[in-house]
Amino acid sequence: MKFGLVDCNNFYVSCERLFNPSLNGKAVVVLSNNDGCVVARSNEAKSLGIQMGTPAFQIQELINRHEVIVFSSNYTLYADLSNRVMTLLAGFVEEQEVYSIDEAFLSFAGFNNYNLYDYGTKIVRAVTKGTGIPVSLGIADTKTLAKVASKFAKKYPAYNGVCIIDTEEKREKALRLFPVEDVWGIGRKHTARLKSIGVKTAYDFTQLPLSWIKRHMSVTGERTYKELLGESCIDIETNPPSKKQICTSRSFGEMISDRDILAEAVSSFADSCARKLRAQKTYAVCLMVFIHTNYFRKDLPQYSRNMIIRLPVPTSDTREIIHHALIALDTIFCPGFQYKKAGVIILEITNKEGIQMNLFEQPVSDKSSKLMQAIDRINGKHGKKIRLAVQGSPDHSQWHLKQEMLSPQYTTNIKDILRIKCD
DNA sequence: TCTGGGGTCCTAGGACCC
DNA sequence: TCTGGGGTCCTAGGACCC
Repeated sequence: MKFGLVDCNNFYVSCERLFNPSLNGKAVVVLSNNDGCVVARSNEAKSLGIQMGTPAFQIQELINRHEVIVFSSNYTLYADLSNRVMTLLAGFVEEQEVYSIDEAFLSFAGFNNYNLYDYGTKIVRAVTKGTGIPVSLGIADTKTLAKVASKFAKKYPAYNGVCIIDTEEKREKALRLFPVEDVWGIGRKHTARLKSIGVKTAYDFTQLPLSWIKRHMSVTGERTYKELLGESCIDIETNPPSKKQICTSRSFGEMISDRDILAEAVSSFADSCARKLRAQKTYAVCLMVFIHTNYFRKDLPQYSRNMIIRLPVPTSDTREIIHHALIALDTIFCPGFQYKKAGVIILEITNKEGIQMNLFEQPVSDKSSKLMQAIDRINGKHGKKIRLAVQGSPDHSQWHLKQEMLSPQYTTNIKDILRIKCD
């Protein structure tokens, strides 16, 4: 049985181009939150030598000289287009794993009598035509090899977007051409160690003795090793298990000293965590709030603290979670520092069955869950209109992200949809 | 001036138990 | 001189992913 990996090409840039065709053929990059680092590049931007993850200010000169077009991240737009891609893909296979916003694994179990190259070509054409987002497809005996194949499909136009590794010869040839640092599961640390012993390609890696892998890279490294050799060790996860941890945190557009503004941010993060809990029908058992100053500013006094609170009763009620998050904040807040980042993390999560009745507190009340359902319904339909007063106004808050080059919410905001039509 | 956010899994070592 | 041993659970930290 074979696995497929579908990867959207330069996904965020492709999303921006979809609604602004004048960007085609030009160097375009998309920045992370707060316009910090480069997280997506068009091919033209890659050719200029712009690396993934580079801080934007470090390449300002390059951007100016080559008139690179820069966007802030527009996650609402990207998530919407991602859903369209995933929905189309689901029509082609029985089993699909949405692996990230721009990648999905497909299972080709039961496709023994198919010409997978033809079928793969059909998938790639349908998605590209149906959504406007170009994609590449890699097919092989394991997930790790499918990832390798997809990189070849993307890199060499002759493949027409589909690359299949289905013989020993092709597997070995592909691995000899594949840099070890690009292998799925081998990160920076292991790359450094591997390079130090002369391992450059994925093929070199597969020639190491298994004992070396076990000693230095644990069972995850062993899985990667076997998968590259063609033995499938990582299965498709069709319905991903619910999250074991939920986190919302942000760096601020500008540093914050004021407790009340920090409280607005922390309340909003807590609200976001509560929403995510309800979306997977779970309850928070225990949460953490953290705040810290700007680590990069060696010239300023530094402060960093967190606090963990066990909730009296597991809950997904926004009001409860905000209440306890603010208690934590007031315990750790120390005046006189300039804070750069804060966050709320739900560390322990339970489902309805897991809620232990507490002798002295009421368990999740019907009233609370009905209210939350109503709020989620309204916010789902009309954008996040309902919030607690302590979260402050969404329009003029000091803690919001810096997004100086944001594109319009083309697909989700009616005003922007009308604007496209008028243009 | 300016350096992302949200996750997962694995391991080593300490605490604790009988 | 001698100062158990084995099992389990928890946590912090490290590695990885997109």
